[in-house]
Amino acid sequence: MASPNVISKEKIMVAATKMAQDHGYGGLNFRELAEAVGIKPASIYHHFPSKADLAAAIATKYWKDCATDLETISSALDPISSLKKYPVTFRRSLQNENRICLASFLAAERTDIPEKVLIEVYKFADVNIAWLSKMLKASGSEEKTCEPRARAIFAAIAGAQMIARSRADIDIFDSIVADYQASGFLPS
Amino acid sequence: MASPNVISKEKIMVAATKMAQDHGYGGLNFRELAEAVGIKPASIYHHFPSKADLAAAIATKYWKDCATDLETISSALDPISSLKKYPVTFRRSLQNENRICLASFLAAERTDIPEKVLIEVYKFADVNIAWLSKMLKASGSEEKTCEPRARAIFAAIAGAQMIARSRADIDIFDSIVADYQASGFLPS
DNA sequence: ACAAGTCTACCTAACACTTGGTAGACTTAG
DNA sequence: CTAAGTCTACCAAGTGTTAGGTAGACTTGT
Repeated sequence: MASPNVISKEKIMVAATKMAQDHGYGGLNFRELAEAVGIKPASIYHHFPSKADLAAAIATKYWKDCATDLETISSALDPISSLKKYPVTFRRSLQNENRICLASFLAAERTDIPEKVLIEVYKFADVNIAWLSKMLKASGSEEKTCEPRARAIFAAIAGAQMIARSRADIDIFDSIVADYQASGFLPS
Repeated sequence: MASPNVISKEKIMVAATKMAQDHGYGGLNFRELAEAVGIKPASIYHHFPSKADLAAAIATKYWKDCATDLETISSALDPISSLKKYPVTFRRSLQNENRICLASFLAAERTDIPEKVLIEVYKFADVNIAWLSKMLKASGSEEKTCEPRARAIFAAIAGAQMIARSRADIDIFDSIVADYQASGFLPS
């Protein structure tokens, strides 16, 4: 049996993730995607049975990669330092050609996205909130307040990323995060 | 001169605003819009020269209505009470069939939206931040911190709205806002 | 007063184009 | 040879938009 070519499949996923972070599910189209990868649109169907499946696949990889990143942070640093570093994961998307996280597009497109994609993008939020909650608890917060606070931090950082992206200005993200810290909402 | 029928034009704008808040600029299409209004797609061109112009028109009305709402609040209440009431304006969109503010879609679709629409949606953010800044200053905050804090509050509330919408659960919005208040980030 | 002209508001029908998706043939490496 | 991987060549459905026409209400000159 011929060894499967994993290169194209991966190239498709990388390019599709970028496109989805820049234009959303609706803006993700096979012609531009194929061009970015260097193949013809029809060839994508050899690797993914449908657009929905492709999107679900990149969404899955997305939250799994995120989980790994967060684990890397919290296994190297104490809880408070980890929390301080949390905004960096969102900052990276902006640095990477002003893109935003898939979860933000979810809010915008939720009524127009296939369910199997929606489910995977939910998990991104779940992973983030669970990690934040764990860090808060480990840093001595009252157990009851951890999950609500985690959700609030997630919302606030996602909002900051959104506003910064809308102006294509990463300084706005930094400024907002700095204010969250100055107000004591985030540890500084 | 025959008196212009302002009813259809207004019906188009109301329906288009709802559609844009639910599906974004890309998801706003003339067939569904015309059906919602009760006319044929081509007839929309009698009132608006293009989709971009229609979108710009509703975006303009959007930030002007918002400015009026905020003025109503701050002229009836003291600055601190006004700030406390601020989240309500965002809550209304969620109550209205889980829609979000146009500015949030802007972040998602910014690279795919006509410039004339983009400009108008920017003004929505400007109006909000200017009002928040004014309230903060009037309530005794240091002048230098007002605008950064105003932007942070705007981002945080928009983020809360986004996360709540993604789950179609208005309780999440309330919970996040409550946490912003509990942490002292928002006045309570 | 009344016909001629003008304007509003909408229609039907088609336009050029883009979308996701399919069928089947070709190429190439093991 | 065989299967993976890619191709060419389509298609049906949907997009914003345009052209040209119609019914009826208003305005105007005589």
